[in-house]
Amino acid sequence: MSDESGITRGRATAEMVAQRANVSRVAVSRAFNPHTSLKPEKRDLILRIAQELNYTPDRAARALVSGRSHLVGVIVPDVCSHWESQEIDALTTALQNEGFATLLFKTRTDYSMDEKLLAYMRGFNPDSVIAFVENVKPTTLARFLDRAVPIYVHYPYPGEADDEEAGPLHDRLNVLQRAGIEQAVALLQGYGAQRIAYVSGLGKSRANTAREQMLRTVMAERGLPPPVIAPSDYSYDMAYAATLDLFRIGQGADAIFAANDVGAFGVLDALRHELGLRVPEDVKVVGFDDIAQSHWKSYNLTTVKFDLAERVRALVRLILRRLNNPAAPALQETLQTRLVVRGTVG
Amino acid sequence: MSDESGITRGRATAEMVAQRANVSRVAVSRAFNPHTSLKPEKRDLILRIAQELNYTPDRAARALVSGRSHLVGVIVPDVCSHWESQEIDALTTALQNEGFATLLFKTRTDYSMDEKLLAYMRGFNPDSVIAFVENVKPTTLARFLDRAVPIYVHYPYPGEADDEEAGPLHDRLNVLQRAGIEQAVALLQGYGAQRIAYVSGLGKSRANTAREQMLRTVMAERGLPPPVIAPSDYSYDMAYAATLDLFRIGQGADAIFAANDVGAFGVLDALRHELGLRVPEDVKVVGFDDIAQSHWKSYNLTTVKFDLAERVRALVRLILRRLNNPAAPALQETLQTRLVVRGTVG
DNA sequence: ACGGAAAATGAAAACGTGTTCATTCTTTGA
DNA sequence: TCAAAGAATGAACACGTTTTCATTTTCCGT
Repeated sequence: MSDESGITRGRATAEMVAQRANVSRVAVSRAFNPHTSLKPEKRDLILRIAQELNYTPDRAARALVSGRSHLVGVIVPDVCSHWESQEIDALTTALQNEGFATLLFKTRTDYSMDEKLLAYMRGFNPDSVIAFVENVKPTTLARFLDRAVPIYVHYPYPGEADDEEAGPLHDRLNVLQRAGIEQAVALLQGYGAQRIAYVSGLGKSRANTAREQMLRTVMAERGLPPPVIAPSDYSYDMAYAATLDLFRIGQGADAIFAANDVGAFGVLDALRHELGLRVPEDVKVVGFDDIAQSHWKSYNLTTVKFDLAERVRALVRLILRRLNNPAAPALQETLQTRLVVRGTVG
Repeated sequence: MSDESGITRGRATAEMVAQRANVSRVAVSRAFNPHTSLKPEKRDLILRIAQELNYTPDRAARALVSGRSHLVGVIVPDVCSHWESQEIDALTTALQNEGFATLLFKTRTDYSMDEKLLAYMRGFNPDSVIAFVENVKPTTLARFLDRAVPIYVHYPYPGEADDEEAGPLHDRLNVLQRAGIEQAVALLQGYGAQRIAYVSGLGKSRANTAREQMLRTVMAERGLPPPVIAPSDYSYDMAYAATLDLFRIGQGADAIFAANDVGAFGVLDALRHELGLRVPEDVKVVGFDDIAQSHWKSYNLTTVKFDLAERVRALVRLILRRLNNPAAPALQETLQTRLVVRGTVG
């Protein structure tokens, strides 16, 4: 009752709202938490006054007592990689709709995990963590996260998805690459391709090795000779250089699989602008991801598509289900792939 | 002394560390805060035991009492826009080095500001906020941030930067576009370009209108007719369509300025793959930003460069200076632009 | 009108830390 | 050797919320 001027310096607190509404401070807390019993008209009054005073519950205080920070940590080596940035974008939107905020952390770009970063991140107390970093065992991650449960994006090797084993130990999203790769190889073979090269991603990355093995397996099944491996690291520049090597030092190829779309762009530019080859007449090219840039006219890339929206939905489902039931057995989601046919095979 | 097994469920607390080290809880707090008086050997002991117990101070609790969340909010319409993603990447790295974490929020893509989002974000108590959203008055932003001070990226209109006026009201980064645009126009004019078109960014955006006005001013100063405006929205697809309109419905042009690099890619692809024109022989093209993709062989774009690293350093400087002295008068930083010459003008 | 169940309410405790303040220990200078 | 200054220390408080628990009020069926 002391200060009638609406302007109070600093942030409004539940106490102020309570005082103004002639209710207890607890009632204010209840007004902001849906599943509590509070007379509707009282709740309305409180919410109205809260809006007047520009009050929102302090999430730090809330986190302290409820054990929920409503923060989701995202660890990523390169925010500006095309696929990553598109996934972060969709993920942030989806999480925001569920009342969570995205906490971004950058780690070394060699796809290894930094224990110092993990300890640092843990200080912020995320409810959950999504790691784009590969080759980090979930158990390592878990050691640094008390309440948070890490979510693992898993790329099964050929055959691995078939045997159910004892079930996974950690929540994970299984990305099944076989379908898309089979379609791509069938298409290439249909156009008469025989010598297929693979411009790889970063050698140590699980996504890459699983991709390469799956390609090798599928090609063997269809009676094709094993692919020539051109080592690269997912980047445009390395893929560009690897393609030059493949044709100038190596034996060349009549079709090239790139480990990701950006790499495929490098392959295309090297073929067309440096080697003077035509795509798809002389060499056919297939990418991985189907990022937004792949339909651009200069590339118009045929590629194995991961459905981004579907993937994000699956991740968010995993997070929410785990948070609702921390003691549940390991959860699992599955994501399929398929070929998107554009102009670089034909 | 009760539990000798190192495994205690849940998170370690300062109390546990204190007990194990035979010191008071306050000492533990001091061990983690550099500028407090604590016997060195005691500090070492505490830090060692903390590491053993995997202890880190809880930032939520710390924020509650110290008023510093060590969170920096970043509001962005599109994480996956090329420039934005590259800036977020660099910003996250720089902030991380200073002990801050990046809190990502996505707003509507029409570059307007959503009050509900602001209220939502405020709940997380960021120490500072960087808004990529344009056309939001800093005062509006400030109303929703108690402790946090918004940082405004400002694109002065022609002449505006010259008069010092009474100084700015809010912390801001001034991006001076004149130098780069002057170099670009001079180069185009040197190659004989007369009819210059501008494929715009999103009409309402301040960056875009300032860019357009600056181009108009510079061209007038050099005796060129005013540019033809082809309305677009920073996207590849719209720039592509706008270019087709320009040549099929409009009068065409012998040089095109695109409001950003991605737009310039759309322009290039439309010219080459749909209109059958050669670049730079028939039409010259200049972009804005100098994103990483601009040196790719398919585009090899001549463009006005904003120095990303410099820009991020300036932003971080602004944040830290403001946090160190909340009462300081409005701070200001300045960023220059310059032309990067590649293959689309010549 | 009555008893019992359900809903509504507020006081007090809890969350894990930084900060203030008074006290104790150590060092310094003459 | 002594006083004074400075460093080191811990008890108590503060931060803003949710949760627990006991109490009061309201509602319902008989």
